Amino acid sequence: MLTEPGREAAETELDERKKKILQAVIRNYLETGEPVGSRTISKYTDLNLSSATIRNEMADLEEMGYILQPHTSAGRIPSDKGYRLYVDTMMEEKEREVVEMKEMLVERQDKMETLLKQIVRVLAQNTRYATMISAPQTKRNKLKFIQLSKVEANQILAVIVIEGNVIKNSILSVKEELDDETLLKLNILLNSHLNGLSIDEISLGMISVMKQQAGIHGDIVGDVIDAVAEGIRNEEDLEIYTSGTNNIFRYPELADQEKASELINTFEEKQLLGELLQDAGSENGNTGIQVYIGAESQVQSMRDCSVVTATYELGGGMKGTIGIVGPKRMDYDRVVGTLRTIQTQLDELYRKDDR
Amino acid sequence: MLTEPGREAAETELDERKKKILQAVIRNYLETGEPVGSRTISKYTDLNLSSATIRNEMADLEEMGYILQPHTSAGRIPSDKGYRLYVDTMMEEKEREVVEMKEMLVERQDKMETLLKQIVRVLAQNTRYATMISAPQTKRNKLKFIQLSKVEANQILAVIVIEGNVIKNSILSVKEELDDETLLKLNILLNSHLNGLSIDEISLGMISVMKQQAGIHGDIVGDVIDAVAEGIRNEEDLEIYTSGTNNIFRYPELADQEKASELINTFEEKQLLGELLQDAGSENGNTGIQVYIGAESQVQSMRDCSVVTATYELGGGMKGTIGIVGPKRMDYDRVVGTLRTIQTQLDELYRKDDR
DNA sequence: GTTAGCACTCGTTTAAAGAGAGTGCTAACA
DNA sequence: TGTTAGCACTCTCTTTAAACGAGTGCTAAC
Repeated sequence: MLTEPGREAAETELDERKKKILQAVIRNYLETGEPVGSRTISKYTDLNLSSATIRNEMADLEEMGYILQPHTSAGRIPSDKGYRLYVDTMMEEKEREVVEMKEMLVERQDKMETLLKQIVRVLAQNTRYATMISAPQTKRNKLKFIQLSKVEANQILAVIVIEGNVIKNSILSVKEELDDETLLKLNILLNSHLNGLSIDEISLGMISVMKQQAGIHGDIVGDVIDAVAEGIRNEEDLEIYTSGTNNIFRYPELADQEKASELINTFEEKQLLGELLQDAGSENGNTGIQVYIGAESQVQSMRDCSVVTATYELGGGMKGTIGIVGPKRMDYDRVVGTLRTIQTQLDELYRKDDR
Repeated sequence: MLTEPGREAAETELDERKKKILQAVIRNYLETGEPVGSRTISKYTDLNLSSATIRNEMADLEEMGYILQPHTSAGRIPSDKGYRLYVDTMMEEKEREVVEMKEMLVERQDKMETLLKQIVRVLAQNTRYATMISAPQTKRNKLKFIQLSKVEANQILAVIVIEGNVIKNSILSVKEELDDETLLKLNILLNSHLNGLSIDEISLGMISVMKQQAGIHGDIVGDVIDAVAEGIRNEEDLEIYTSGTNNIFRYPELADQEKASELINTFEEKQLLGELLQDAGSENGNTGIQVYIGAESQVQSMRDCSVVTATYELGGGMKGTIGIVGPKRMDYDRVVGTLRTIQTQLDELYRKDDR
């Protein structure tokens, strides 16, 4: 193939007309999922150009890597690079209503868990993609408060309250029955030493001092500290909720057995989702919304998917991430708009009711 | 078609040879998933009969409804009735090792949740079917113990312990700060009135008496009671964990898009699984193991599946149900054996460590 | 009662033909 | 010089037909 010097295809910038054509190709492909041909574009746009002209332009766009042909003599589909340009510069966020969402969020939510489950659920129904959400987390979990109480003759209930009012319970067995006074003393001992500390700040030395002070009840102190450590650690590993996994069957390009099986496994295992969401949470652009196209997300099973994530904040540094997984030809405009709406609503929810 | 009087096909009981042939058909079909022909059976069994004879017998079995032909001139596959007979009278439980299971269960399990998640997981890996488990439940949840403590100036932590040492937490906001003495009084008031009662036994009259006694803090009493009610109610609706959903793709008869999508949805929603497991728990034969073939399970999306359930007991009337979902040609012998093993192991686990 | 043999059925595989959508290129045009 | 009409060509998808093969039911012989 000859390459003339200075020909258009070698330019790095796209001129206005090419942009319009690329946009038309992408828009059309998002809708139909079929490769789009020159004739379609010729009618679809307001450029008033014949299909032949469009063909020339499309050949250029292909050479530049923005679109590609599944096979000779088929229409064009966007490449990852094309999607990327679209998402970065051409997308027009559609303000989404998410009517149901508003209603649902208004309902009294005592449990964070229920709230999160509702969010992913409504989101999946609304967008018709697979959705996931990670529970909000503080960066450093500090112990706020410990309370021991007697449940039965030889059983002690340890309630552990962590920064952000996260509560963990643990039941400890003790050999000899403790009277109320001893329990009170232990409570004071534990709280005076441990409150306000993170897991890294509790030193072995500190523990042995406490055990000494507790005398014959030293082993209980040990058990409680174990429980604290476990409670905090559990809180530190991500809790993730998913919904609408079976939406992937709506999109033929994801629905074949092998891909579907892998994807569903990823959603069930949640392990990889956690990493994905966590990465997204830390990359976190200025708006808190990130788009990963194809291989950009690092998750093998999602190489044919796009993932849109949004970090949300619930005040006090409590941050979580929402993710939407769909085909590459996902309706980015709508998804980003919807996520933005939810960000705002969660923000309002927190302000109104900062329990 | 002529029907001669007294011909074999009209008999209600299967003679020994027919039984053997039916069993061979089923066994073979369980393995291969392909319709099985007369020639295969002729070689497979020790009957030393020619394919022609087998053909005659198979025609009889078909007329009696134990097997059927997907189409003329194909081999035979078992009908639901055939499976049923097999499960009821011909199955030979295979004692299964479940080696991994034993190791995993030995690990220290503080949280019921973790234990259950591990069980379904190992079970799914072992059987290569989709699995589910419902958390153990007591029939009547009684309140054992309430503890209020101050977390912050205007926040009270209510810890609610239910029979079976299930613990619920709730954070309540209060308008005015409470001193330690008031808190102690409230604790005594609540515990003396409510301990040992189930949700139905807490009457409106009782509540108003308590509110009166609490004086200006009556509204806190109300809040606590709400929290108690919610805690118990939450405990009463089934928690269900699933694993290995994507195993359904291993079986072509379940893997087509429509069926797979429905099944996956059922597993994600968990609603229907709950009903299924609950029904199974109450039907509960003498061994605690139930087999539902095809439409027997009432769940629409599982009409092409079989479900094997096992109830397990963790002492103190704490009962839960495990379920395994696979194709109708599931390896019943192995599945039932595996479930039996797990029943036993859970039983031992409880005896050893009745925390 | 059992079995060999054979015609017949029906799903599956393979091959070929045809249709259709879309392209690239050439030549003409404004 | 950019745009456009026209046309041959390519490649997938669908349709049609033919060949294949596993398995049956039936008949007649043992």
